Amino acid sequence: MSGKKSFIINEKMFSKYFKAFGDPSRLKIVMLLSVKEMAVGDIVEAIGLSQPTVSRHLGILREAEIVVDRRDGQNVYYSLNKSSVETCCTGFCDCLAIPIKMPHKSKKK
Amino acid sequence: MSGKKSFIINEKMFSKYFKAFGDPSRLKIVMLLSVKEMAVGDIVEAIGLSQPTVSRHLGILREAEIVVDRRDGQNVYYSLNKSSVETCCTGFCDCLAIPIKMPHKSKKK
DNA sequence: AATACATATATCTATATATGCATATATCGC
DNA sequence: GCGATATATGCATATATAGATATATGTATT
Repeated sequence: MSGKKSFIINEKMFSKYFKAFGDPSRLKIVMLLSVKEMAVGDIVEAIGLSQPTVSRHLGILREAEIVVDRRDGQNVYYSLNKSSVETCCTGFCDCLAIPIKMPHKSKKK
Repeated sequence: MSGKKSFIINEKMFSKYFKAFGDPSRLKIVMLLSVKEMAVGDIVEAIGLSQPTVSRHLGILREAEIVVDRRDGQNVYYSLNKSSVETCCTGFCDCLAIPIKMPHKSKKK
């Protein structure tokens, strides 16, 4: 309203989001899904955890709106909700008044 | 695959970082520190948790390099390591091949 | 060096979380 | 419908974490 912070996000909202990222197994899943959409079974195979555990992790990521799922026949395919992640990261930095530099535009560090 | 991801960051590194953010109390602290540097005592007063608890949270944030501390006399002042947070967010999005839109500068995707 | 003040660590407890096994649900092919 | 396959959920459990109180460490002042 006052112009500096374009929107208000409370700590609970961000912490839920970040908590979802704050687990190595879930991050692995996110990394996998950043490449391509995958069925649960494929994720299980790639991750090396039991199917129920992976399913739980996917549920947490889904609830945090980090991933989306769609069913196709017997399989449920998960994919990364990139715009959601982007909104979280930029929104968070914006909230903290941290200017974001474009990674690819300029080479200088 | 060469050239798409400019650098490799493992899940453990990010998860440590995000785990530090994944707690409402710590996020509150981060929000406070985004405004200005603060002594531990001031943070304790603002947060409403016990001093040892706040100290412990600060230790977690410090270890994750999210905040930095400096001692001045009896007080220890903490401040937000903004460049570190920025690096995490952009690095994470970059790692996931998520294009970051500048909130203010340019409208194009 | 003794005391006061600020911060950090030790220890404990309650709660949360990650995981696995067993089972339930959903979808397909027959 | 029945069996096979894929995914989700219930339950139990081990570990992690947040929090408090008590104590230790560090710093300034006298």
